[in-house]
Amino acid sequence: MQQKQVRTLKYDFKAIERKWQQRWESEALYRAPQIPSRDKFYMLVMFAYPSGDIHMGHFRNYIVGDAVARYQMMLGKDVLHPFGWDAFGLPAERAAIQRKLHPAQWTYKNIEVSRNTLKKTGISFDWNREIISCSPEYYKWTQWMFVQLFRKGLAYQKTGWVNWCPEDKTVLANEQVVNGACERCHTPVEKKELKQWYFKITDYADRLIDDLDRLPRWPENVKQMQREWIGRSYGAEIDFTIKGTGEKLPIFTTRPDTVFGVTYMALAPESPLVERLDMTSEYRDKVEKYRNEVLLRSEIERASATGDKDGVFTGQYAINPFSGEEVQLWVADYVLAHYGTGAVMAVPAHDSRDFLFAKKYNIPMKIVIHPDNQTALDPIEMTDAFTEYGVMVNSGIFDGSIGEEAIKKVTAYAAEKGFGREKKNYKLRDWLISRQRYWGAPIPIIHCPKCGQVAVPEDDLPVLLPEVENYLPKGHSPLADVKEFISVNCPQCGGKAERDSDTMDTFVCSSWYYLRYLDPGNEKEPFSRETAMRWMPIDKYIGGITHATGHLIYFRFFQKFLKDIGWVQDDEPARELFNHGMVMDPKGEVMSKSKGNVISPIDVMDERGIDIARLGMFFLAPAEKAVSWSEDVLTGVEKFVINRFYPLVGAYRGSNPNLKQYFKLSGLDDYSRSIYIKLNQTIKRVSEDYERLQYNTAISALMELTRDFDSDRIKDDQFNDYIIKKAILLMAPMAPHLAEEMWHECGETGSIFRAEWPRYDDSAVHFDTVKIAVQVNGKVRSEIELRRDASETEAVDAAMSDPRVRDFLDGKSILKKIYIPNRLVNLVVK
RNA sequence: GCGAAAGUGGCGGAAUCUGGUAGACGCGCUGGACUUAGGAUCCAGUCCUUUCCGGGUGGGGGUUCAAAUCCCCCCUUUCGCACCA
Repeated sequence: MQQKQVRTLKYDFKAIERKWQQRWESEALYRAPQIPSRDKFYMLVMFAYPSGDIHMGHFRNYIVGDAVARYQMMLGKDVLHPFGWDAFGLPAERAAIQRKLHPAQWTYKNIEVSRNTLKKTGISFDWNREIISCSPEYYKWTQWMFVQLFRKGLAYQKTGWVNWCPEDKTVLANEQVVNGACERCHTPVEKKELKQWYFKITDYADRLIDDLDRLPRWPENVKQMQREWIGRSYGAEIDFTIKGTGEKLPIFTTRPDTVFGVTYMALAPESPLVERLDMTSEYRDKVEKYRNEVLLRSEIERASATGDKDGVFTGQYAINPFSGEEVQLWVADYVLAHYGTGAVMAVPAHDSRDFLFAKKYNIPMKIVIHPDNQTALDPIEMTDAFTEYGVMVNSGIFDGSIGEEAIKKVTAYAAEKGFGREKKNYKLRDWLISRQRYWGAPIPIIHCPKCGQVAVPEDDLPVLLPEVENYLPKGHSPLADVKEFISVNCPQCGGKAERDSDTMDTFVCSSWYYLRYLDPGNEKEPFSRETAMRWMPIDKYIGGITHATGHLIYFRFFQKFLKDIGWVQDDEPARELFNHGMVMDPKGEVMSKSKGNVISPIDVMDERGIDIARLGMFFLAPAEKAVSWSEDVLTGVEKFVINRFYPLVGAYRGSNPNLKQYFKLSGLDDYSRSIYIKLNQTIKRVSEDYERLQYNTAISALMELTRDFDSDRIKDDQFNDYIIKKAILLMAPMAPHLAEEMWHECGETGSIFRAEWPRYDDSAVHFDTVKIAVQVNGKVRSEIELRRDASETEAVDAAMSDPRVRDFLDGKSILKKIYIPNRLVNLVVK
C-alpha cells in the first residue's frame, strides 16, 4: 500500500539539481576556511589540462574525490577541495598556429567550457581557490620557485646530449620520452648537444627513494616504479689508465669482484674522452665514422638493440690497476654516455652484454668467478656469461673470496691503494626544464656579459610573456625574436644584458600548485607559511597512474626543497595516493579525440540526472579499476533510486526522531529488531567502504537495506523515521542532490553535509542467533541455528544431533571436532 | 629480458587484508502476475551436473580439519622499465 502511494512522488531531478546547486552556492557550502579550526582534510585531485571539455574519465576521477570530500565534511572536518588548470603547454600553441588564435584565447575558452560543465556536475570544489597556471599571478610564483632553486645552485645550465623532438622543435625531459619517441606527438626523438637548464633533482635521489618507506598509504606499484626510475645501485669506481697518455679512465662497476676478468674496456660514442685519445689517423677515421653513424641512429633503434651490439677498436690500450694488464680500448654503442662515467670495464665471462660483444669481435674471455669451490666454468662451453655471485679465482690475492664479501675486499683494496672508491650511482638524471617554446613560464634569468647568469630580482617578477608574431616552432624560442623582451639591463651592474629566451617545462608549474591552493590570492608570497602549516600535508591525492615517474617524483622533490628552505614542514606532500582507473569506451578502447569515441557525462546527466550518472559510475566497479563505460549499469541504479530509495521520503511520518539515540533491541518487535540490526550493519559496511573508496559495495549495501525495509511493518513513527534518515545520510556523499532533497523533505532545514555522519550501534550489528555451517570432513552437510557465541559443547552437540549430519557420521569414529564460533563446526571422521 | 598487478557465472563485480557455508549487489536471461499495450511495475528462477551423490574461483602441486584467500611451479592478460655495467 505504502509503495503504491509513494510511487506518485515524481523524481524531478532537474528541479532538484537546480535548487540545491543554487543553495549550496549561496551558502558557500564548499568554501574552506583560510586556516582550519577543526580537524582538517585536504582532498586533492590532479588539476586538469584544459584540452577541451570534460569527459567520462574526468567525471569519474572527480566524483570519487567529491564523495571523499563530502564524507569528510560529514565527519565534521574542515575540508579543502580545490580545483585548477594546468594551462601552459604545447596544444595551445598548435591550436594557435592552426586557428590563428592567441594561445591564451584558446586556453581560456577551453577553461570556460570545462569549468561550466564541472559546475553543472555539482562537484564540491571550492571555486574561490581556482588557479590557472598560465596566469601571471600564478606563474610569477613558478618563476619565484625557479629563482629559489637557482640561488641554492639547484637550477643550472649545462651543455649535454639531450632529447630533441624534431616535430615540436624542442627539447624533452627523460620522463617525456616514451619508447624513444616524443610522448606528445610520437615522433622519434633525436639526440642533440645543447646548452639547457636543469634542476638538480639528483641531489635528492636518496631522500626520494628512502622516504618512500614512510608512505604506507601510497600504492606499492607506484613506489616500486619510483624506486626503479631513480635506480640506485651500489658499487665501486675504479681508475684504469690509458696507456701512453696516462690519462685516468674511471669506470663504475657493481661487480668489482670480477675486475681480474677484464679483457677489454669500452667508451660511449658520445664520451668526450674519445676525442682526447691519441689515435693514429687510421683508427681515428674509423672511430669518427663509427661515431657519426651511431649518432644518426634513432633512440628507438639504439634502445631496442638489446641483442646486437657493435663497436670499433681504437687502437689504444688501457691498464688494469689491479693486475697491470693491458687490454684493448673500444668505442661501443651499448655503453651509455650518461650513466656512471660513460665507460665500462668489460668482463665477458661474467656480464651478458660483454659476453655478446666479445663473441662478436673475438675478444678473449677470462673466468674469474666459479659458482662454488667444486664447479669450474669452461669458457668454450659457455653460452652466456655467469653473472651470479661466486668464488673468486685467477684473481691473485683475492682468490677464494666470495660474493659480497669479495666485493668489499676488492673495493677496500682499491681505496687503500688510491685507485678506487665506493660509489653509489643512479639512473635518475637531472631534470631538464627549459623548452624552446612560447606557451610556458619564461625562465627568470638575465645573461650579463659581465656578471654571468643573474636571477631576475623577486620584485621584478613576473617576467611576462611578450606578444610574438607567430608561434611556429623554429628550433629556438619564439621569445628570442622579440627584441624588446630580450634586451634588458643587468640588475646587478646595470649594463646591457639579455634575458633567457626559453620557457619552463609545464611540469614545473604542476610541481607546486597544491601549495598555491592554500593561499591563492596572496600577492606577496607564493603562499603563507601558516596556511601550509595548518593544511598540509594533502590527506588524499587522486590521479592517474600515468604520473607515477613524472609529476609524482617532481612534486615530492619540490616539497623537499621547500622544506629545506623553510617554507613547509613535511618531508612528503601527500599522505595518501589513490590511482583511479581509466574509463574506456564500450568496446574497451581508450577514449581520444582522434578516435572520436569520447563520451561526455552531459548526456547521461541530462537524461537521467547527475546522481544517477554518479551512482552508475560508482556501481560499475571499484574506483581503481579500469572500466568500459556502458549505459547498462544505469538501469539498475535508476530503478533503485526511482522505485526504492527516493520513495523512502513518502514513508516518512514527520516524527523528527533524535538521530543521536540508539534503540534497545529488547524494546523492539521482531521485524523492527531485524531491520535495526540491518541498518547498523549497513552503517558499518558503508562507512568502511567509504574509507577504502569502494563505492560499488556501499551501493549494494544500501540496496539491501532498502529492499529489507518495509515501513508498513513498523509501528513506532520515530523508529520508522530514524531508519529513513540514516539511510539518506549514508547515501549523501554519493548522490548529493538526491540526499539533500530527501533530507529537507524530512523536515530538515540545514544542509545534509553539515549533518553528522551516522555511527553504528555496536550492540546491534549482530542477531542473537546465528546460522552456522556443519561440515563433515570439510564438506558442508547441514546448517544449524545457534545462539550467538554458543559454547563449543553446545555447538558440537547441536551439530551431531542434526539428522542430516548423523547420516554422514554413521558407523564412523570422530577424530577431531573444530568449532569456529558463529561460523562453523567441522567434524573430522573416519 | 627485468619488475609489478591481476585471472571468480553469459556480463560488471562480492567474498582475498583477517583461511571458515563461493557467486553478495546489479545487468542480462527464463517463466509467471497485472495490463489495450509495455523497453513500466511486481513475483519466482538463474555456477555446472542433478533425485541423491558429485564437481567448481586460469592450470599443476603443497600447507591445513578447512584454501578464491597462504606457499611453490607453470600459463594468460595488463601496466611499468627496457643495454643503467
